[in-house]
Amino acid sequence: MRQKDENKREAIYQSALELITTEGLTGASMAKIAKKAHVSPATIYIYFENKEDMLNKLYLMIKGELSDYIFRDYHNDLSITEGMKLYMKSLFHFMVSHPFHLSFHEQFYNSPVIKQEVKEEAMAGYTPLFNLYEQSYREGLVKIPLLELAGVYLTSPIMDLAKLHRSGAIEVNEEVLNEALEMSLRAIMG
Amino acid sequence: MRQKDENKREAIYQSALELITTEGLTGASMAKIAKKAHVSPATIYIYFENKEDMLNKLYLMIKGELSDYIFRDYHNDLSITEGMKLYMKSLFHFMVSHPFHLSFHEQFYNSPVIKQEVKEEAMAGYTPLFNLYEQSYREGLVKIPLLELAGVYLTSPIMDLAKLHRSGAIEVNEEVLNEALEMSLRAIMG
Amino acid sequence: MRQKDENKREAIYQSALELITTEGLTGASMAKIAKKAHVSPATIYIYFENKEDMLNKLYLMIKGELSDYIFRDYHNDLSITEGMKLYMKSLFHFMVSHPFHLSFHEQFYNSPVIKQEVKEEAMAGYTPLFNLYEQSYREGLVKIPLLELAGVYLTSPIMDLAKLHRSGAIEVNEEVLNEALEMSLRAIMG
Amino acid sequence: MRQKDENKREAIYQSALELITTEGLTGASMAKIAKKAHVSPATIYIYFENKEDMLNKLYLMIKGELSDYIFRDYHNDLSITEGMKLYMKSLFHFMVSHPFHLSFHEQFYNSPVIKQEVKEEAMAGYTPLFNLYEQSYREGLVKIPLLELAGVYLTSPIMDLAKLHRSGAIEVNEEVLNEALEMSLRAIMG
DNA sequence: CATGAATGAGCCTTCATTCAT
DNA sequence: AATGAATGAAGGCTCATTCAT
Repeated sequence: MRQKDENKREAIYQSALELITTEGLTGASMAKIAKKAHVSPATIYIYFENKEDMLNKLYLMIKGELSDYIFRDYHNDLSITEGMKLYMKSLFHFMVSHPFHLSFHEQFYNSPVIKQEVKEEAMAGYTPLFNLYEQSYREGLVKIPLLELAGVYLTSPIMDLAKLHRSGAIEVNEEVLNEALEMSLRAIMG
Repeated sequence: MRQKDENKREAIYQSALELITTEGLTGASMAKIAKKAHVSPATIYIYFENKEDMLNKLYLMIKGELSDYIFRDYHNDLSITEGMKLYMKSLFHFMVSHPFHLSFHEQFYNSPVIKQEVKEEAMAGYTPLFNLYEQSYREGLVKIPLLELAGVYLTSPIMDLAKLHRSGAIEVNEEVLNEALEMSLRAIMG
Repeated sequence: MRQKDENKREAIYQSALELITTEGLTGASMAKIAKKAHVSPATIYIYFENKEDMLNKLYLMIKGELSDYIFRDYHNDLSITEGMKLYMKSLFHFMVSHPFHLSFHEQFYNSPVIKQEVKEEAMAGYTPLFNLYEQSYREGLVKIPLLELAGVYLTSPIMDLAKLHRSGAIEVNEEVLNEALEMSLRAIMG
Repeated sequence: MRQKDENKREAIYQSALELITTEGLTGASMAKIAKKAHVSPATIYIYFENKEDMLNKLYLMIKGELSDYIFRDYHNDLSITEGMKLYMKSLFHFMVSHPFHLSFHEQFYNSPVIKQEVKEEAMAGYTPLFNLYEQSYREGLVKIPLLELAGVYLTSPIMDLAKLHRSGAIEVNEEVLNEALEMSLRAIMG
């Protein structure tokens, strides 16, 4: 018996990702994904239960790639300031250098297609950062007690800047990005 | 000759809005929208050219309602601080009290379905605020020269807080909201 | 009470005729016909019972115009040879100078849309010619007893030549036409 | 993997053919054709690109069956007289014994649905006859130099006689048919 | 495991026709 | 008489999924 071919799974992921970002969810039919991946439609159902399952797993994979990227240079000796800056910088550079991931993220972050539990599972990768933040709050280094509120100011503006950069509306160079980092830090640290 | 019935147009808008937010764009078929609006599918095509046209006009209407709401209490004597606070507060309360609009906005803000020109048309409602900001920058009252960057810190966190509130992840009461307003002001005003 | 406006009926006929010939029966919807005639779809139903009725009456009108044209120069002193030549020449020139009528005729001559009784009614205009032929047969001037068989050789080749001429496949000038007339006469008169 | 089932393709052809002849092009919807062929509408699109493609291929198939039939008994030793008679007789008998083909032919011979290139491709089957005719003209055996003109007198009257026979307007028995053959030969050979 | 064939349900849109003014 | 609004049915076609090899 042959084994499941990870190249095929990967080709399906990649084809789905590209089609969704170029043609939107509506234009990404299973038939088109299959054709782009040089695979039969039926083959997709060997690797995934159905379309919803495929999209959720794709979401998880992309979120995993993102957290891998962010934690590449992370280590436990980072100060809270360094940690937050590293997070924001990595998030921005990842999104700018992975336009498909950015598009996918914006289409699915609020989509009813992605199940709640999957979103939560994707959050698990960020535990070290959460721990660092809460430790820092107890030490009085940051001003905002509510983790989620701080998280919003670390994430939302960065994502939106990446989108603005991609669309060409403004050029977010290192200078602008650094200004944004300072703004977020100001917001959170007082 | 019968007159066009504006109640019908309104019913179509409302049905589309609700279906999109509950079932996503994919699930909001013209047939379902028609049925929910107690109207024939063919009738939709009297009011709109096609589905894309309907969605764009719906987008425009919703954006209009939002800017109407935001500028309800706006007047030209507001200070920049007051102006920014009013904008953020109105944005938050509108979104929290109009859950369909919030869902619609998050599904379409980055969707390729909405045409660029329509997005730009929707921005036109905010000119007074833009002018106030740029005037304030020239007077040294705000720190960030880039209007778009300031706009990001005024908008993105508020939208995301509204989503977090709706989802139940955190309860964004007046206290939390006020804290967020201060965070944004700190970010922008230094 | 207003009277039915013959200009409107005429405009409807003309629009239907043109649409059918340019876009085929499938493309000639009542809505398109109405728009082209600068009339409401509902107005068409004042002048005609339904689409089928309209098409049948259009068929009758066109056939009438054709027989009017053919019998313009007809008179009772014509010899059988002259009569047949006049018929064929008129048929050819009418079709070549009325391309819409030609197209319409070829689409509807064998269509199940046109009712049998209507086709028969349209034949009534040709009685003088039929009488002349049968009289001539009794006098031994023509060889073929079967009127329908003679009719076929007078009509089918001429219609097909008109189509070939219109399509540009061959140029049917007076010389070629005259040769065709002789061929038909040879066939019929021996 | 399943193989394409040629019985299905054949069933689709047959159903389309019958529906078109009984209900006309307008009445022959893809859904009706599918149902008559005991096949899903989607299946038709496995065998054909779209409706237009299906009709063109059906046209080609029918024209092929016709030329196969006509050239069944054809051989290179036939005289021009024999060749023309064989052609006309075969054409007539094929049409009379294949009423669906006759109906289809008359509806599509002049239809804009059939593409020019397809019509030309269908003509290719008759080359031997064309060659024979032109050879005979050079030998002085036939009087008409224009191949298309001769072709018209060999084809149009026969087709129309088949239609008259089918409709019951006249009974075209062997005697009548033979008379027609003589008429066409007289027309062409002088 | 892998496939192309096959499918019923559903897609968006337009149809011929009628309604209400 | 004339109209634009309104409609249920149907149009061609594609969908996510399963079948049979």
